[in-house]
Amino acid sequence: VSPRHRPPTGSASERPATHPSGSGLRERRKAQTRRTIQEHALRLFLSKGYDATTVAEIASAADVSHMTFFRYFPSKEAVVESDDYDPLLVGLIENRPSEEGPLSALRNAVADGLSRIYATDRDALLVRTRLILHTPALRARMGTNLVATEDLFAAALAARLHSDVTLEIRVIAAAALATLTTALTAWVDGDGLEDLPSLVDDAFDVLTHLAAEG
Amino acid sequence: VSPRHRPPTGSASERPATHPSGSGLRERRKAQTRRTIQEHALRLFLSKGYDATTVAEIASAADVSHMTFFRYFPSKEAVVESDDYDPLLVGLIENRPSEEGPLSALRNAVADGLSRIYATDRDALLVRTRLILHTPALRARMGTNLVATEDLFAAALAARLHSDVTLEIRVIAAAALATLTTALTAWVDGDGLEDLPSLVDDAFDVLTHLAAEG
Amino acid sequence: VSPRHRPPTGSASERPATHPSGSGLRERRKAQTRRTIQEHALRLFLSKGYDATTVAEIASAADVSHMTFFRYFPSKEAVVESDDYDPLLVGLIENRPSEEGPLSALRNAVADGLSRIYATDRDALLVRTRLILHTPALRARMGTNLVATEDLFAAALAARLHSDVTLEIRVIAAAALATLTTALTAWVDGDGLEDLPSLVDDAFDVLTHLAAEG
Amino acid sequence: VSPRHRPPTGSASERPATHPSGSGLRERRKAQTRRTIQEHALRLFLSKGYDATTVAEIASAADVSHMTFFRYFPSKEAVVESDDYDPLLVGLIENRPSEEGPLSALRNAVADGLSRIYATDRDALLVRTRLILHTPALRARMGTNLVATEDLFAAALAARLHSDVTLEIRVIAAAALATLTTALTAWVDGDGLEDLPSLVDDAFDVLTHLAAEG
DNA sequence: ACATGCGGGACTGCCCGTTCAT
DNA sequence: ATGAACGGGCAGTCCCGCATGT
Repeated sequence: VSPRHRPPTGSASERPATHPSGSGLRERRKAQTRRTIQEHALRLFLSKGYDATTVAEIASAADVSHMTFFRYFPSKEAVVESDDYDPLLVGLIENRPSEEGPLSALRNAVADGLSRIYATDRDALLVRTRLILHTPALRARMGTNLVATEDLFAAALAARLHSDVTLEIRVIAAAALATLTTALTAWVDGDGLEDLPSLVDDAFDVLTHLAAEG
Repeated sequence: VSPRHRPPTGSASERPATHPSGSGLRERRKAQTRRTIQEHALRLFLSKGYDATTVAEIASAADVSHMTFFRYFPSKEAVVESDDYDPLLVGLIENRPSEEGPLSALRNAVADGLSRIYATDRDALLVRTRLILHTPALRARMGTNLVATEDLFAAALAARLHSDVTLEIRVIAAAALATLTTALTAWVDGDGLEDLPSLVDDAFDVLTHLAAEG
Repeated sequence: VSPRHRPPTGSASERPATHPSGSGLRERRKAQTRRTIQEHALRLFLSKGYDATTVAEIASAADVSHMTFFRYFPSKEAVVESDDYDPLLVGLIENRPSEEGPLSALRNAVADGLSRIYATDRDALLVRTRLILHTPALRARMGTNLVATEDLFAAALAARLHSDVTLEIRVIAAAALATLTTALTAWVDGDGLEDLPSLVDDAFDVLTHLAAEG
Repeated sequence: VSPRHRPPTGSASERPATHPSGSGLRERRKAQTRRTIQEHALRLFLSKGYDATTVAEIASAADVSHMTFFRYFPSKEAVVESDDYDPLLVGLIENRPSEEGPLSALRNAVADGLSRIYATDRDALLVRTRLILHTPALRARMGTNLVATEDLFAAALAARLHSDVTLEIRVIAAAALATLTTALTAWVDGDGLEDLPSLVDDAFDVLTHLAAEG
């Protein structure tokens, strides 16, 4: 969650409007390079540890120059943190039926988005989350990233309600994100043996029943 | 919230067994020194900025040696992060009447603890929170500290229920802490003009009514 | 011992379902490529030294691209460390007759596996072990790899006993692996002139008679 | 286990023979400085993580210069690895009654030495061991350090037997050290809640009964 | 007075991240 | 878009001037 760097897809003005995103040969090559770099990086982090792996090694493994690495990722940390989940989730939140309350919309959007991610990127998600939780340098940045994601969620909820970002909306976004993070933490603590969507579902059950339980 | 450093309370052998912790002259002097250092540090941070203030300046302002500073705080960051709120809150959580549910216990303990803190340390709390939120080096450490506090809250709730730390307990602790943090952030963003206990109360109202709002 | 990288066996969709793993033409070609790269790498390491040999040289000697090298090995170190002995040994341990005690099963599995390896890969094993013991960058990684192998051994023993991984099982696995490593070290120190299976046998004799010797 | 750096106590030849080690004011001050540096370093490693802590911070916390740090410890890693246990244990091994077999002598010496260490340095030992096992940079060096300790143990056993260092002696030393390491690992995995001497005792019980269990 | 440890500043080498020229 | 060169930070080293215990 929370990518802070738009990869070189060409700025919106250059991209011919006739082609949907990801069609051009160049774009596909770039996405491929990006994936290649990330895969090699995660494999090396897993094998040697995050700090012990240098950017030069990653670049050499992915057969690109030191510089090209930084063209695709603004920092070494970003290669672990980077995903495209935030815009996906924001889109899902905004497209939820308008009769759903804020928390239901958030929960359903997260469940929906996560099931897609889980189906295709399960292993990468596990490795990345484990690294983020176990590496001091990354865990430190997590706080900042979560705040950014929280702001996005709050803004998406406010848009649904045609409202400003109130304290109420911020609390809902913060609580939901804390719930999601708790489920993710439990998942990696169990070495990924449990089913993440179920954990997330259980966690949100707790949240939605808070009033009753008191 | 979340001190990670036990100040020099004197080893068990020095402490007179007849007096409960905190009574002896030595202990009071040490607590006084600690407070003095922290006050001077916050004053200097406020006037010169965090990064521009060196440990040597703080020590000389508090009229102690560089070494004594580090006997009370493990690092320059700790002087801002360190407070005794965690044990206070944990104690309040555990002493809530046993018929209260986990969230009610947490909310009431936080409201109670915060009203005490607010009455005596309002200005220091505002300065410290503002520094933590606005100083990169401190904001980075915030994530780790929040996780530690969350674990303490979860453990306190588990103790109340004579239970292990389950996913449910962790979700409640995480959501409550996220709620508290949201209120604190709103308070600082409003420059401390609003009433913090009211903000916290409003925020917890949102959390406890989540099921209804959906 | 202890490969940490699954070579490209082809994704599930490419592999013809009719053939068990290892039979298809593609798989055989890939295993062949992998072996070719490793052989050229070891030859170059032996003649020029590990550090003085670059990945580019290995790739060009094996007549593959730089990128292909990293598709088969995650790093330059892995080309020395990587072998398929761990799964072989784990399989042998689990298939030992169930009346054998843990240490006997381990010892017999190791003796069996090693005699096969020794018959076909003796020279490569000698070169690789010598490199690992004499190259600082590789010796450093040895510790981590041994821990991983130890965990696999312990898990295999636990599976045989339908038990959890207890302290007892871990001690047996650790002691057996230390014994094996000692024999390997003695073998390399004697420049491979002595017979490795005999050394291993002698070493395990010492281990199994520890109670008597006191 | 396994210190590699003698702090500046003055070499044995320079030190006036009339004074027992540690008598002069200078020596005591140096030992004190060394302890101070180590304590601050461990506290900072615990609070911020090993890699995120710089030598400059440690030095500043201990109120010494960057340079003085390196006078006392040859590297940042050494401040975690360094202890005086190896000579202690070697001495205990050599002074065991000569009728004890090699393994009994090793086991009793380790149990004896460990109980002393445990009584006075339990917390530091826990922190240091945890750091070594959980920090890639330190875990990597562990292998090398263990080999060095193993050689010392083997040499001490050989001296007791007025023998050369044979394969048998090396196997015994390696197995005993693997056993000790397994107990230490189990100890930190349990967060230090169990009793280390008991764990070590249990682990050696397994080792001495290997022949019977087979 | 002498020896020795300590601090300051500068230097190497490695690594992250950026800029510039092509 | 790539390569080469650069700035900044950190680990680790060296030399020299200074203070302190013996």
